[in-house]
Amino acid sequence: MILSQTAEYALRAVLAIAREADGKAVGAARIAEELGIPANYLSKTLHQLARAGILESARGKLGGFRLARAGDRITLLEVVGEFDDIRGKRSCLLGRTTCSDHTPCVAHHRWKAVAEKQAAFFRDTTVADLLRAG
Amino acid sequence: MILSQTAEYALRAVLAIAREADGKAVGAARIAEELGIPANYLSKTLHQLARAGILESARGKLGGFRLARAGDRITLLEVVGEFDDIRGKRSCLLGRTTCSDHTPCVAHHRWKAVAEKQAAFFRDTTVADLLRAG
DNA sequence: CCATATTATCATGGGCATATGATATTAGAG
DNA sequence: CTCTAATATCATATGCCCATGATAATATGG
Repeated sequence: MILSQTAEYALRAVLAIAREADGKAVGAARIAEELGIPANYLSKTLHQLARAGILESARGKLGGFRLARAGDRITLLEVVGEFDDIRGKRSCLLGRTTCSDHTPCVAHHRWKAVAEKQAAFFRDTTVADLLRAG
Repeated sequence: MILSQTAEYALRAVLAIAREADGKAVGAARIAEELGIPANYLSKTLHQLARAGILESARGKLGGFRLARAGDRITLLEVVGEFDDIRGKRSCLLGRTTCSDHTPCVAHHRWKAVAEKQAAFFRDTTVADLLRAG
């Protein structure tokens, strides 16, 4: 898996919430069932997304989760980055902490092109982009 | 980390062994110290690479590990794939088991280009390629 | 044969991601 | 005010990756 289980859950859940036509709040339980994700586990994940300012949460009846912003202003990096370290240590294939254009490891130049392509995908793709695609 | 700790150890160790000028066997202990990797742990990892036909091992005095083939005939996919699932489930960003051009998830088309680039890197880059680069 | 260096293997434990279960808190509806 | 549905939080379990330690098996050199 390229993403951790938790990050994958988060992304799928955000997409499901974003699909809600009128921005109505969606219950965590419904999303969990719809996506086949452990309900209690998803609950924590959604809460974390809310604290990160990606979702808004409301308690009580009629409560649930909704996007905190329009889908075209939420990048995949924001969602996934909350759980996985997309940038940072991911940079060097051989795990060196000091690996740059100036002090490259033997894989640096070849790997850089791939890593940059991947980073750009998460940085530039928005939730809305994916909804349009589906 | 893009690679598991074990796969990263394996790759770094294979590169170190490949650097040995005349294909002389290198002791696991020496590599472990040289790379700062737990010796006992690396031992098992190297053994696994030997069973996979990537390294050759010899016991006793003058024993150690050496490449089983020339470095330009060992791809990174062979080394890393022994420990991490590079292809397979890695294909779908959203974790679907059935995700293809015919039955795509919403991320499929955008993600495919990135994933293919990464797959090509591991498939087409050889140990010798990296040694030349360093 | 014996001593020694090295890989091969087994047994065990720690830590983290993942998951489950139970309870507390909050807010709407009648 | 009370009931209920939903999020928020705490406590606990589990499985795997990573790591450590100890022992067995094997081969070389004297």
